[in-house]
Amino acid sequence: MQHLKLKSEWPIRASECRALQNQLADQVKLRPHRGVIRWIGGVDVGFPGRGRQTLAALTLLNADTLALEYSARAVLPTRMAYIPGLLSFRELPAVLEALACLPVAPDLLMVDGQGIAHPRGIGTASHLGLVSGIPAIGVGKSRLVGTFDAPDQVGKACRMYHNGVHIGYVLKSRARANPLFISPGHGIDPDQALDWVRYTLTGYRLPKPTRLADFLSRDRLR
DNA sequence: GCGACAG
DNA sequence: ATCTTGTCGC
Repeated sequence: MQHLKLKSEWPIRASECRALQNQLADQVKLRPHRGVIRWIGGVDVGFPGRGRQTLAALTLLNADTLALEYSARAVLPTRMAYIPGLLSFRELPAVLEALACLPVAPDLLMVDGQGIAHPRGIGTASHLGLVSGIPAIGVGKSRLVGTFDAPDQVGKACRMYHNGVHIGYVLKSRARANPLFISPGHGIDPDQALDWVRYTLTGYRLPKPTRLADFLSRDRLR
């Protein structure tokens, strides 16, 4: 919808990106989500061709059965280098393109990356939630910011803090695997974010929506 | 100045 | 993230 506008307003300079983040961070809402969720979207982004291309992979699962029903991909030339804290500016253009290709709009997005567990409180999941208007959860595979105690047993989650604020959870989703970093992105609260991730775990380290999107991003979906 | 640092 | 196969361990 707002893509046409996107190209002209999308910042590339690091200083401009940070300035925009500070501005957008105030709009992030973490109030509890209300309403029925029928479709869960999974988002992952790859950078094939030694990073020259940006490939966004999106999966859409039935929230009741967790069956994969739709998927979409979009490839764009990579515009920006990877800079810790500015990942959303590198990934989102392709993600928004893929999102527009889905036949049904997701009611919830699970993103490979952080939500508010970010230096300025606006990681990729928060940024995507804001610009898409869809509730979003960040499911990171490693830490960007935050302090926490390591969860020792499978299924256990420990609260994660940053500057005294509860920003999410560290969840041990599988034995002998590094924990997941769960943080709300936008339109949902920390506990609901954790609940949805737990609900979509199917015996693997990553929740099904993101796991399938990861396969899709590298042509391994089957 | 030094160390940390999503994907 | 990407470049890349088989292999060791739980």
